[in-house]
Amino acid sequence: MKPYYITTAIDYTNAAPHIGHAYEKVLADVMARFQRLNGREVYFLTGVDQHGQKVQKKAQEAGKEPQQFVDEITAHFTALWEKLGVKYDSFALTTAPPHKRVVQAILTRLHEAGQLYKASRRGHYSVRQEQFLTDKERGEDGKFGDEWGEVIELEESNWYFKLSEHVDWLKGYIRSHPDFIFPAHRAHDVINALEGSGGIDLCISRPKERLTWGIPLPFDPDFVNYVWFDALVNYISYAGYLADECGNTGLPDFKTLWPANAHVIGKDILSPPHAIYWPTMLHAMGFSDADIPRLVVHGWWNVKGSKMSKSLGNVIDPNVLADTFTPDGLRFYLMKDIATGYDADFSDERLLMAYNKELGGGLGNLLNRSLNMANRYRNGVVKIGGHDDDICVSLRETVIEAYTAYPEKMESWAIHEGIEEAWKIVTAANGFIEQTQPFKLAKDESQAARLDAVLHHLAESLAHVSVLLDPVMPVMCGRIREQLGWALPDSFKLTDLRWGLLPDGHQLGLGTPLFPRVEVASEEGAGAKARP
RNA sequence: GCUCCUGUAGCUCAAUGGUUAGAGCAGGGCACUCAUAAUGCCUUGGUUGUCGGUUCGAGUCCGGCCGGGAGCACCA
Repeated sequence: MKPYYITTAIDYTNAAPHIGHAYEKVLADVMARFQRLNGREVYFLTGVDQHGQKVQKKAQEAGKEPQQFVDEITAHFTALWEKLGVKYDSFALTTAPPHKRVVQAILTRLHEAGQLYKASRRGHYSVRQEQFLTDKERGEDGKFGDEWGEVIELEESNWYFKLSEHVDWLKGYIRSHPDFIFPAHRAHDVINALEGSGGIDLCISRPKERLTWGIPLPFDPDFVNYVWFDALVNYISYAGYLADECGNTGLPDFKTLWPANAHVIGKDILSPPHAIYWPTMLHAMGFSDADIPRLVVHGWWNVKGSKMSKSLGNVIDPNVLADTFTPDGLRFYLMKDIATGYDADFSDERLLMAYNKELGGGLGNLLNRSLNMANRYRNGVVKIGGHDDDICVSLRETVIEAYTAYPEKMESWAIHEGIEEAWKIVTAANGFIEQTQPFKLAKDESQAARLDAVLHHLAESLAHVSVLLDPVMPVMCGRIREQLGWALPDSFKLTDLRWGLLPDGHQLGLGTPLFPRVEVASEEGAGAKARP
């Protein structure tokens, strides 16, 4: 089976990352880890988009060279991924020479194939903002607002990609490939956008007088390549496309890696860039239908019902949350409280609840009480096979049902349902303790065998939980296993899960609270700590 | 303006056209003591936005209205 190739959007390096960036990368990371755990080779690519007008402007304002400016912002991103445990195989930088060479090679090929042409168009241009304006920039009265300053009509030459030649193919492709976009309902919007269009091509250049911070067009030095074309190509340039021709080394073998199994993106960049520009670009480059990648479109985290935006001042900083609730605590919340593809509401209160009640009270406390009793009554030694009863059978069935249902849920991006499956074990095990009351069994010598069985069932159940939740909480699940005195065997796969991970006579470790309770001072929930 | 999605418990969401619309969390009560003031059991809570239609039967299908959201190709 070919490697599972997963990418994320590459983030625009004009500001520091917020919770939305973090969500997307964690989502992709969880899927990558799940696939690995499922025994599949994985190539996980993320990165940053460092080109573009905004970057050039911001760098100027900061009095810095663009490269220095983007390097600094990029460091914020990579530091956050390090902190959150986002473990990628490669990190795309659009200013990196190997990437630039591939972009130029593609442009050359398309140019030679007659897919690009130069044309002149008139438009409204804001002198102050140094950009062309579209009808969307018009106010209610149909005029351009004061924020644009002086607006003049200007004619400008640019290079265009003959996107319109591929639209009919794209419509057919989308209709005949319901898997192309997940969730499927978003394909409607794309088809709709295509229907309403009138053969407009894609502008892929900016004159050098206006924008220098970009990749020069190899066939016309007066222009640089503009944004989407350059950015989208990262998905193939970093996968080894045209590596030989461009003299790029150290990259994967493109033929075995492509197509991407998942381009994980936000709904804001589905149409037009990923659903229209990207497949038509690939098609123009000669990619077949079988080599069109799949799009996984996630929703947004709103804040109290409204969009997160700098102007509203409600931007959530993932760094602070990870400090308060641990990186894995944040990952857990981000994966559990949203259904992939849909929006969710970010809530300090729910995050606090997820951490304290579910992770602390549910999972952490289960581990702690189980280990405490095992150590107190049996010096942490697991003894198997001396006793069995219906209550034990029932717990075993829950575990088996959970790890049976789990892979399907995860495979179909229903991460929150995968977590739910694992959580059935946590809930059942806590109930199991109430039913069996090992602390009472310990007082009765005649119940010794039953106590052994109970303690064994708890430890074994926790070992399973530590595997199932590993993609979501890699650090904490590692700690669970440490406390259990158990490590994942080499090349352990999900399909290796079975009742009986812990051997007879296994020595458990000592328990320490995994998720120490987070106390909040005010009634504003976690806000007090999360946003000082 | 055009197109599409959506409206179910305080919150997040389930319910192939088929019993009395369910779960988790939050709220309330009780129990327990191994544990991180944890856990378990019980429980409150609904005119499924609204008006009509189709049907033996509608949360589900159709239409109107009201509310929420999204998309509509040089905008990253």
